[in-house]
Formats: sequence, C-alpha cells, structure tokens
Amino acid sequence: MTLADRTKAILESVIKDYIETAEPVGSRSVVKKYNLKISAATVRNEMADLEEMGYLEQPHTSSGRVPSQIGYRYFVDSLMEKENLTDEELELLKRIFSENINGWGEIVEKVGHFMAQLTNYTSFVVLPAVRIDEFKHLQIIPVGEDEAIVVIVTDLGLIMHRKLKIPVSVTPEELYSISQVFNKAFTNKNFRKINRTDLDYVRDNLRQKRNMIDKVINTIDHLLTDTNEDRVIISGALNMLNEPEFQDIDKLKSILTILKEDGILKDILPTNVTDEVDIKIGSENVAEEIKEMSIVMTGFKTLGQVGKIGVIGPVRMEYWKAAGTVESLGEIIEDLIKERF
Amino acid sequence: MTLADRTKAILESVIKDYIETAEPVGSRSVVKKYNLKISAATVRNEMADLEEMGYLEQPHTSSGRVPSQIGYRYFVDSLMEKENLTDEELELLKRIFSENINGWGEIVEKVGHFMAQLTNYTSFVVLPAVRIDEFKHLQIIPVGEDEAIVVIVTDLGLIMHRKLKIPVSVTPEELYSISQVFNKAFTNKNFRKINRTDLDYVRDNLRQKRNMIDKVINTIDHLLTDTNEDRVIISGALNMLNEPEFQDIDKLKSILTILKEDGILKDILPTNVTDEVDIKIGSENVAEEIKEMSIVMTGFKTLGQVGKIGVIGPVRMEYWKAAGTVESLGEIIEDLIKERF
DNA sequence: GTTTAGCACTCAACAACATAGAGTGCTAAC
DNA sequence: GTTAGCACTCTATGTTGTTGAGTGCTAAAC
Repeated sequence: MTLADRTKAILESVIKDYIETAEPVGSRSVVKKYNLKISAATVRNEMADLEEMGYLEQPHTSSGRVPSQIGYRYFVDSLMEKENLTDEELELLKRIFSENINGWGEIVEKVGHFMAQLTNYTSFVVLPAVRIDEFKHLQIIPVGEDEAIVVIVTDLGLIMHRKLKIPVSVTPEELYSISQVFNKAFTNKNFRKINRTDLDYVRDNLRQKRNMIDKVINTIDHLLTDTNEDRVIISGALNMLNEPEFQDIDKLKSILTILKEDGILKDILPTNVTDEVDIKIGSENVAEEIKEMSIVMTGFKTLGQVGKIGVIGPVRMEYWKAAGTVESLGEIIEDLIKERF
Repeated sequence: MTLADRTKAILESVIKDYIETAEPVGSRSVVKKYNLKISAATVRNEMADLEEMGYLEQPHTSSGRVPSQIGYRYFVDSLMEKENLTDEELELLKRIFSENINGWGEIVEKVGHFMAQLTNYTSFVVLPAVRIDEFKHLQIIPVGEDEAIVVIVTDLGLIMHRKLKIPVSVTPEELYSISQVFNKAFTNKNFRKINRTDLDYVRDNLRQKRNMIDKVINTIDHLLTDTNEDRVIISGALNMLNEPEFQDIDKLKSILTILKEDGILKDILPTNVTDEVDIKIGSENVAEEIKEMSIVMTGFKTLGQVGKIGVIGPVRMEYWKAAGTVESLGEIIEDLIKERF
C-alpha cells in the first residue's frame, strides 16, 4: 500500500511522538510539534483514514492515536532510516577494547554491555555451541605429587583443562611422553571417529600404564561433551525498569524472569538468522512470552558457526537507533573475534 | 533488659506474625492466632509497654504494632532459634553436587543458587581475590605454527592460560625444554621475589631465545596480576519482586541496581567476618543504600583466605531460616572446596 | 494488684460521586 | 479540499462519605 506524502509524514510524526512520549498522540500536538502547515482538523481527518487502514489505533473513542502493529511495521519498512554508530560511539568502543581482553567470552560480554548502554534496551548475545570434535594438542601437566592437569587445545583454538588423579610413581617426563603419544595418534583427527588403529597405537606404546590411559581418555571425553550448549549473555535487563510499559510489577516480573532465568530467552529468539538486521514487532514473535516485546537482531559468524546479537525492548522502541546499533555491532563483533582468534 | 515470660511470648508472636503477613499486628489477632490464654485488652496493655520500651512501633495511633529495629534485634539475639537445613534439604544438596562440577566457580555458583532458593531472599558469595604469588608449574604448549599457550598452575591449584605468538622456527621439543628450565628455576618460589640468580639461570640456559623468554616472562606477569579482584556471585535477585516492601517501582529499582550493577554490593557488605553468623538489621548496616535491608552472613575459609556467604533481604526477614541456612551452607561450602581442591 | 469487658475515638482504605481537560467527530463555512 | 466551531466522550484526578480494624481508657470483676 502506498500513501500520499502528507499522510506518510503524519503517520511518521505520530509514531515518533508516541515512541518518545508513550502517550496517545492528539491531532493538535502533531501539528504543533512538527510544524506541519495544516490545521489540526485536517490532521484529524487523515488520522481517521490511517486508523481505517489499520496503521493507527485508538485506546478509547476520545483519546489520541497510538501506532498499531501494522503501523510500526510500515514505519520500520518504509519510513525510518537506520542510525548507525556515530563517530563518538565508535571512538568509545575503541577505547573499551584498548584495555586488556581475556579471551572470547570477554569480547562478547563487553560488546553486549556496550550495546545495552547505547540503546537503553536489553541486549543479548548468543554464542553457538562450539562443536568440539577435533583436538590439535594435548598435554598432561603434573601438579603436586598425585595430580595432573589434562589440557586440550581444540581445532578452533579453545583451551580446556581438567584435573586428574595419577599414580605417585609417574614422573613428569613420563607424562610428557604419554602426551606425545596421544598427540601422534590423535592430532587433527575427529575425536569421535578415532578408530581401533589409533587406540592400538596408544596402547602399544603405553602398555604398562593402562589404568592411567583409560582415565585420560575418559577425561578427554568429558571435556569434549561437557561444554556443548549455547551460551547467552544478557546485559541491561534493568533498563526495562525505565520503560513506562513495565511500571506494572506483574509485567515487570514476567519480563525480568524471561530475561534472567537461565536459558529462557535463548529458546524464544527467532531461529533463522542472516547477516541482515531482522526486526520482530510484538506478536510477530512466535513465543507467547514476548508478544508484547520487540526484538531487533542479526547473525554473526564466529568460529565457523552463526551467533546472534541484538536487543529486546518494548514494542514502542526506537527502532532506528536499535537497528543501526545492532547492525554496526554485529559486524564489529565478527571482526573482533576474527582478529584475535 | 530482661522481660517477663509473657511479655516475651507476646513480643515473639507480634514479630513472627508481622514477618509472615507484613501487616501491622493487632491485639486481637495475636490472642487468636497463638492461643494465648489472656484477653486482647491485656495484650494491649503489654503491647503499650513494649512500645514504651522501644521494641514495637505504631505506624499511626489506631493501627496495630510493628517491630522496631530494637525489637528485631532482641528477637534475633534472645528469642529465635536458628533453623538449620533439614534432612530433605541436605539430600537435595547432595543430589545437586552429584552432578558434574567443573571447578571452583561452579561450586560457589550452585551453593549460591541453592541458598537463594531455600530462603527466597537474595544470596551472595564473595570469593576473595586469590593472591597468586607462587607457581607450581609452567608449561608452554604449541598450537598451530606460530602460537603457543602458556599454562600456569599456581600453588593454590588455580590454572591459568594465555596465548602467545612464537617464532615459527621453535619446535615443540624446544618449548618443552624451555618449560623445564622455567620450572627448575621458579617452582615454589614467590614470583615477585624471583632474584637475579634465578633469572640468570634461565638466561644462561636459554641464551639464544632471549626474545621469546622475555615474552613468556611478560605473559606470566600479566597472568599473575590480572585476576586480582574479589568476585561476587549473586543469586535470586528477582526474589525481591515477591516481597511486599518492594512493590514500589522506585524502591525496587534502587535495590535491584545495588544487587546487579557490578561490584556495588561487594563494597557495602560488613567487612570483618568470622565463622559465626552475623546479622545486620536495617540501619545497623553502615552503607546508606541498604539501611532498609537486612543481611545475614558468615565467613568461610578457602584457599587460605576468607570468603563471605550470606543473604540479603527485607528487614522483615525470616531470620531463623536465613541464619540456619547461611550457617549450614557456610560450613558446607568450606568442606566442598577443601574436598575437591 | 491484675485482668477484662465495654465504649468512645482514630485513621487508613475503599467506594461513590463530581469536575476538569484533552481529544474526538461532525457540520457548516471558507 | 481545508478549517473553525462546537457538542460530545472518556480518563484522570480530586472530594466526600462510609466502613472496619484497632486503640486507649475507665470501671468492674477476679
């Protein structure tokens, strides 16, 4: 459906005003605030038309207008312009990342934090479960008399470790050569496809330590299966407290529960992601729990898989800012991870 | 001040009733609910006395009584009995810890979570900054062509690692022997007191790799200084939403901010801890921000230092349950860490 | 002297009602 | 097609009245 320019301008004014004030918008205030060169009565007529077409709604007969879901959709698709990060914001981000960063998780955490701060909504970053199939290197390090640590480095550069009891009689040098045997046998092989030949090789070379070998293999198995779940990092959940739509304790409670109880949000987010910014408004969300919320998100590639990054907030959201920020940070986080890992 | 038995009984009834209902307690309801064999009028007289002595307060002249801070203090010190964990609760805890636990942090997290669940308040666990002075073992592990990971095991059993660029020419075997040199020189020495002799030893034995050695030393230094801050794990902050005293959005906001914004709570907690359960009621707390909250906490020994564990909730708190739970879990967490590390 | 029934009094909470004001739709004039 | 004017609608806010839980005090009972 294509609208006349004036009609578009009025629709845009109403939506922007409502997003700003959270109050139903009257004809007079539109004229005043946006200096339209027409009278309030004309605006009233237009608004009545827009309501008929489904873009606006009236909470009750004698109140101002509020955007409908369709109205927001039209606004997002045809009226607004994404507002990407400003130079100052980019500068700030650079400063944040000039500090010491310890790995992966910390990058994600900081980006999420930054995003929540910029948008004043709640940010989320979903890190895909990393498939840990192959290992690049294994090392058994002695600690104290009867303990050792198995350290595994995977093909994706992840480092994992776990403690292990060992017989007192084993020397550090033996541990080193055992590690070497493992490395010779397994390096760059898919752990789950290790075959008889590989295992025989290890056994032949370490005949006398059968007991310990089993323990090590067991530990490796544990490490590789353990971490196999998506991680979600949520920032700025408390920003919801500032939104007028969540002044009601019960609503607040249900939304904070979704955001904070582990793993709920993860299962609720849209599943098919691309590298385009995707916006789900209100009941466009499939999940019942967030039919009064909007989500702005995008995908990013990391370690060969696709993660999700975005914000969640009230339907009355500053979509231009949210979409621009998500778009910018989606690209940035991809670069940051690539650069350092 | 010592009170007559009947007076004590009435005070206890009023406090328990108020803690349960959050409503001012009237004379009639005390008599009814606790089957006292005296009339409401007598109770009224007693309550007037208790008010005069400062144990009770009246929100307004014709309302029931509410415990004062002094009243709660007397209750906590002289009237209540700590309610330690029940057998079922201990059983549940056992089941939680029969699952796989990955290190230290996870123990703490699970205990905190459990404590929040049992008490319905917000739990906190403060892990002291671990002084990382000595290392027990160091290993440089090759990853790919031009990278290696430095893994350090400290005297307290902590494992830390960090990636490092290395010259392509260095072989895995060389890395191993370099590691050995470091180990010979430094093991069980306080890192910050490593002296000229130690360094000379390393240098003499690794003359040709000067550049890399410096990098490794640098990395070690980074690792040892980096983690030097207390960690706080907070669970069940959303439990506050259920308390009638936090139905007001502004109060809720300020308390959730304290609990969630990183690091605020840590600086606010009482500083001198013992292995006794310590209870701070309302304005007994030094920090302005939590003068309307109560804290029940205790210290626990871990890795040679003292951590804090406890709950924070409204002044109208079920102190008996909170104190018992904190006491039990304080001992349990100490044992759990000792047992596994 | 202590306890208790009785009663007048107090005050918050709630409901019923009145009022103000922002905004509308419609009509008639421009 | 646009706009001024006006009657109408409906929420939000303030006012008033009523109810009921609870008190303190007095005087009688134990």
